Amino acid sequence: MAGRARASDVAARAGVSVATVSFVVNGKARGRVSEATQERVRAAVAELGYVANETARALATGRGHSIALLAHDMTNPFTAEVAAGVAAALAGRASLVLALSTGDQAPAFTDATASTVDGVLLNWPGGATVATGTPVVHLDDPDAPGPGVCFDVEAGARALARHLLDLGHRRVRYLDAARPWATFTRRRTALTEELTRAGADVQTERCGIDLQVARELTLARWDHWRRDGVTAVVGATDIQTLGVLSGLTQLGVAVPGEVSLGSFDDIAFAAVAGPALTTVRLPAHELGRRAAELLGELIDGGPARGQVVLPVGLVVRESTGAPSTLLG
Amino acid sequence: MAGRARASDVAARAGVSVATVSFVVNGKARGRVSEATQERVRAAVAELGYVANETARALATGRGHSIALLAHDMTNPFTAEVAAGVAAALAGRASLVLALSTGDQAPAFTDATASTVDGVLLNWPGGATVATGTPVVHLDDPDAPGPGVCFDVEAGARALARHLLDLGHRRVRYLDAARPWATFTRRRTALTEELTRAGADVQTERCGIDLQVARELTLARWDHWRRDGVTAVVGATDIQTLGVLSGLTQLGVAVPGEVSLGSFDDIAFAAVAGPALTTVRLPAHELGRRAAELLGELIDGGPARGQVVLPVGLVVRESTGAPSTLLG
DNA sequence: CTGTTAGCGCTTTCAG
DNA sequence: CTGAAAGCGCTAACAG
Repeated sequence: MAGRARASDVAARAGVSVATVSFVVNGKARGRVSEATQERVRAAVAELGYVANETARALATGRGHSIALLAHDMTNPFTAEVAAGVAAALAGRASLVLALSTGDQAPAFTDATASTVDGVLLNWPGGATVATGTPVVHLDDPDAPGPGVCFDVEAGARALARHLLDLGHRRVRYLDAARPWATFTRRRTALTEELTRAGADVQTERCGIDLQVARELTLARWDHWRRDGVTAVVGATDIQTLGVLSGLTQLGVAVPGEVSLGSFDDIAFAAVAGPALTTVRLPAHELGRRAAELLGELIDGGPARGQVVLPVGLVVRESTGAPSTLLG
Repeated sequence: MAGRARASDVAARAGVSVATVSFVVNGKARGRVSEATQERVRAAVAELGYVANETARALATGRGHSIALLAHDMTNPFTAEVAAGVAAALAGRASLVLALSTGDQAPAFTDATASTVDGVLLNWPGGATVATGTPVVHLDDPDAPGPGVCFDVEAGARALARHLLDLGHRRVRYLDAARPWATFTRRRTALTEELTRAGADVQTERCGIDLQVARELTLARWDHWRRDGVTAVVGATDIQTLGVLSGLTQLGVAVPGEVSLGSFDDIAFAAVAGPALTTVRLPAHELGRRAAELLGELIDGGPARGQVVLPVGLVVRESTGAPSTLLG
């Protein structure tokens, strides 16, 4: 029976009209309904276990109290952390509908589900079309027009570059993500600039954001890298770098003895890898939280402010060290 | 203007009634609406970019075309994989609302959002109350009443036990998950039984499902374990075992030289760890997919069948080996 | 202070 | 073959 009682049932039980029920249930009874009546309504609500049908409310008010998160690969702990941040910000005040993408396609976000949500959190740069008029907040997409939350990846890239430079590295290989997203372009550009400005050499290779793919790439390319005198490899994401580490370990290459490893994200696994990864920490949880808050303001009619850029920091751990003098 | 057109707009443009529009849009026009009229309606739909408001449809039909997934810690790649499986099964035909839990609380699933979905996928054993009448499918909860999809964790535990026994291990430490969930009880019980039956000794310790927590525990307990003559440690989940591996690596303990490591799940990281983890593979993606399919049938009025149990398999990799003879 | 009433946008009988 | 009309359950003017 739970969940079945309707407002009219409550009204009948309390001897009032549905309008009155609606007012007290929505806390809009102040100065409109007498205390005594309110009490009677509340009692009826409790007895019947009444809960307003959210679908009907949505139709009547135009507010569904739910937002969508369009993302790619929730299997990447980084994305999962973003989702956790979003969920934390929502805290039960709204529900989260997840639209995940498969392969290289944009997330499955049908127009039907679009008509259900109040706004969308877009973590899929470039792709997905969202009906104009729907509030949208872009995540980790610095080039996106309109409101968004992103990271200062360039500052992070430069810090990582300087760290490598200070250690004495002069030949680094950058593993870019095989996706044309602004966040990745910026990581690469900033890292490359900082490194080349100091006279170091950086070559880029593209690699899918996948443990095994990065691992295979490393197995296939290591000989080449070594002959090139590469002393440090930087991945665009921890996932890739962890894959590289796996390949290197399998090949018996010492890290950071023979090669240093650096990357971006700081997912939980980065800290427990052997060796633990030196990485640019991008606060994923906060990204999700802030984005959800921003979207909430937008939905409530707030002004459409621009991008909020979150500060990042370099976390130096064990995967970076001085380059082997044997190769100097 | 996109997303704003209503059925009445389409009706006006096509010179028909909203009823007719509804019929052709929903593919129920066969034998009710002439081909010519249908064509006119379709043209109007295309010109106006009409998409039915899902909320209104939901109110009218009682079907929201969306289901909820109540889960804990999407940050665990295992859970993320389950979600991916669910999303794959839905394939845009329904939307997925995510209810995540924070800490030890049941997932945030308010009655309001409950009234929005057609059914729920429950991946939170024991806890969450879902209104009776709402179709529910339990995930990875073998003791759950009613429909569900779970793993044959006992067979997996026994296979792992035999593998350890064959290698020569006689003293193992089991790191149970600090959650009173049936799936974990079964893993522990089956492993313990199989091991003790062969005369081996197993001691259990409880540990949160968290990389750092497992790592700290290992750092604190290793001396004790070693003095006890432990030659193998089995974690209830890969996350825990990966944490143990991290602690052991930090302590300079060789794996599998000094201790062998085994666990359950087979998340992607298990395969790239150094050494790669020997683990009982629980097909998470399939769990999600099957559960979503089952829920779909239930929602469509199908019979409530019992638990579907998915077969599991032991994946032997590098973290297990013969126990050190020095400790024999 | 409280009830009546007109929608929200769509589906679906029921007449015609 | 097509349209009028009655809801789905709730909200929010507007009267009283």
